Amino acid sequence: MSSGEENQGIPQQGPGQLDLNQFLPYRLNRLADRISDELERMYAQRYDLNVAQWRVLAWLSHCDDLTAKKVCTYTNMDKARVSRAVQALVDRGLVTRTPSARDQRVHDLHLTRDGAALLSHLIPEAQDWEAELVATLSAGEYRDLLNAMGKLERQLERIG
Amino acid sequence: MSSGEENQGIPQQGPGQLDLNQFLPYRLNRLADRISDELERMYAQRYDLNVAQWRVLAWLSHCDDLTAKKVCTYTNMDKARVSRAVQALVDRGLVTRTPSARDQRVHDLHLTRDGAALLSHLIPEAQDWEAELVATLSAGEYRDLLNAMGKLERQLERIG
DNA sequence: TCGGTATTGTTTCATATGAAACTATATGTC
DNA sequence: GACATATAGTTTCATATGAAACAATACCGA
Repeated sequence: MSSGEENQGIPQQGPGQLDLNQFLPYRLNRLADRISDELERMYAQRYDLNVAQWRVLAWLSHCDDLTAKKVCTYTNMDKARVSRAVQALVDRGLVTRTPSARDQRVHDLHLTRDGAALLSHLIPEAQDWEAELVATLSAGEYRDLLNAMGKLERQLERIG
Repeated sequence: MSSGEENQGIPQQGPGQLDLNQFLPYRLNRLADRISDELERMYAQRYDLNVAQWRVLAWLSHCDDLTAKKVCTYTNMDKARVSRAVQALVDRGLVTRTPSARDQRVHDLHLTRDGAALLSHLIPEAQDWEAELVATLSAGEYRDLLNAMGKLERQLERIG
């Protein structure tokens, strides 16, 4: 049931109807979901990480001064979800969480040595996989794609 | 906390680290999620539909010969999720589900008059919203975007 | 025709999620 | 300082989800 087969039922566009394949939100979601599924399998199988945990680690990899709140802002994830992800990472010894000296409500997050070691394996794998994914795009197409996505994000903030 | 503010903590890229903002899976997911959140709010507030239900209706709007299996294939949704979405739509009188004459395992799905009426409101709204979203893209940029996404989907099938 | 296998769709069950309640700390006003 | 309000993060609870078990039907080969 791979692409190309079994398309007898796929219709043409008609008036007053919605061709989902031309509808950007649908297309974007389907693509993002499929990519996410693939990566999730990689994180889960090899490193026993879910998406939320991976995102926290990835932000920690290049942001040494992080709090749960910042993760929420950057990743658009719910604070409960972030709280649980951080808890799991702390339990596994990949991350430390210490109350901030300035504000006791805030907890500073840092990678442990183990966390950094894990990332030193995972990040290149993720980058290799991404490189394979975008291998069919030219450098210009890739740049234009990120560019168009940036425009859409900014437009979202405007009309949201 | 709109864009531009509060970026003190957002770091620059360093060696051996992952800049999520340049990492396509992350960017794609974030964009798709935000778009999805907006549309979901629209479906939910005005029509009391969740995403799965909306997708079933949208496919029904231009595909008069549909089954749960086909919806699964087209939308990449789990069959349990589709089953529940269809059940909810049938309960609301928006969709009929009748066993196929040829194969009793299969159930043919069709829009009711009410379902078609609902879509005749919802689809233009969704299209208007999309038009506003992509208003900052030129026609060429929009075409290139869909094109690049198509390439990525085909590449995914190859490397998945 | 019968027995084995495949397929469609539903249901069960365990888990992940977000909304809201809650705790603890900070800030601002009088 | 005391009270009201705001914020960071956790926990509780209700719901959505997917994996797997299941039921019903179809197909296929002897």
